[in-house]
Amino acid sequence: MTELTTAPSRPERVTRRRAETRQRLLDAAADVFAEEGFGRSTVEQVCERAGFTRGAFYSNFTSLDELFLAMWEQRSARMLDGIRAALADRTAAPTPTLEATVERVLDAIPVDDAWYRITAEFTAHALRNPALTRVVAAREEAILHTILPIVEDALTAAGRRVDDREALGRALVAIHDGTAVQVLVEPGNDTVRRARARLFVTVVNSYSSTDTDRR
Amino acid sequence: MTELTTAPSRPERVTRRRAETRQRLLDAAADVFAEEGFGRSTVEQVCERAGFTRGAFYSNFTSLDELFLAMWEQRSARMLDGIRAALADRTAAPTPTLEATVERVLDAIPVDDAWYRITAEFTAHALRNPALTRVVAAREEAILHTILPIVEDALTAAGRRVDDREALGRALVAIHDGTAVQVLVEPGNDTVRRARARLFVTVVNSYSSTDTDRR
DNA sequence: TGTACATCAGTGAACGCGCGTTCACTGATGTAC
DNA sequence: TGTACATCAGTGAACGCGCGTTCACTGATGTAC
Repeated sequence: MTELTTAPSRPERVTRRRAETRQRLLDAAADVFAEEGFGRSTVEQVCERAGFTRGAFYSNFTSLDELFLAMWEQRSARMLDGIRAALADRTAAPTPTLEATVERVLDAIPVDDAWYRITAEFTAHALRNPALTRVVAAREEAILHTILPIVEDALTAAGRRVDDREALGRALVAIHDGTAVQVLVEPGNDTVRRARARLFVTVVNSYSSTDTDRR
Repeated sequence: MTELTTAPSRPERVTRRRAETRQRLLDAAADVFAEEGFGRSTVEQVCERAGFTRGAFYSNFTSLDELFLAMWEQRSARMLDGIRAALADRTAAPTPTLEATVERVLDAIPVDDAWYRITAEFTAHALRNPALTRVVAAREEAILHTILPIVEDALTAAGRRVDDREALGRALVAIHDGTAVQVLVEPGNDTVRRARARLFVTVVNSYSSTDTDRR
């Protein structure tokens, strides 16, 4: 997210154009990678899409790998912000049912074809490199920290309590990843979407107990 | 699996060498794709790995895409056979617990780094092409048909019954896919493996009911 | 606010390599008798 | 079983294109006065 360069007292000189160019390259990369696949994408394609010559690319990045990582981190962060924003508004219902909360969370998480392709390839790519693997793991954790509190609130309102936060967290992420593919593979199929919600509710219930259970 | 050519009365002439060459190319492709990623792999790399010149490739396949599909189908089928074989031997215990059955099924399903990368990229790739998307969907269904009977047997032995086979099937596939990544991202972590088994058991239980429930 | 100057960001041409793709050819593999 | 012949499978050289990467350059953007 933040740049890793040593921070000067004032922002560096001639920064506006640079930032715009960089951003246009990042956006072009997302499009091209989604369409062609990361491995099939070329510096030339990304630059053409962004409306630059290849020199501009080398003035901003050292390799496609670096661009891929930067783009993925930016988009991931943006997606998380979106989810947070969508979930921040808790005025929806005073004591929502668990079902309603799950629906709300699922609506806030976009299941998007292009982004799925990018993330799937990034994960596969990351598994070849320990540093990148940690980046993926950290992102999963961040997703958890965003979603868990909301789910816990809903459980509390329903008089239930989470037994093992970590286990529930892992389970939710796994279910999200696994069902997202299914939704994409059968786009029109509403049964799949409903099965997804049901699975979430089931697991949240199984990984929590009523206060009376605990006596 | 089976060739789509019109079947001649006898097998075609000079078939032995051809089949071996083809197989060596398929095996080399699996290695190279796993190491480099599908998109980054070249005809040259695959041929070098297999010990052939590029001409041999064009004598057997028309494109890397075709080779990728053929390799993926062969490996998928082989993996399914392996699972079937491992599960066929039901002498293990007369009335196994559900937990034991889940453990057995999970042990039979290899969670393998290289294969995960290949499948993740294939799925991403397939989502760009309706025909390939159907191939992926069909494979998921085949996995289901292999696993569900075993799970149902164990449930029956435990005096339980599946309410909705399709829903349970989808849930199991989703959980498998989702947790497989987690196992790979944190290879040493045994908590992850156990969480995986627990999630399976939980879901199987939630999607079935005891015979007394039904009265 | 205006001008002269310094520095930076992106241009576009150039180079060369790796690889996809083709094809005439040779040695391997099968068939017929 | 052996030999002559036909066909097939893989070889290896050749061609050319696309692209990665570099770099001298120019016009854009900022600074100083």
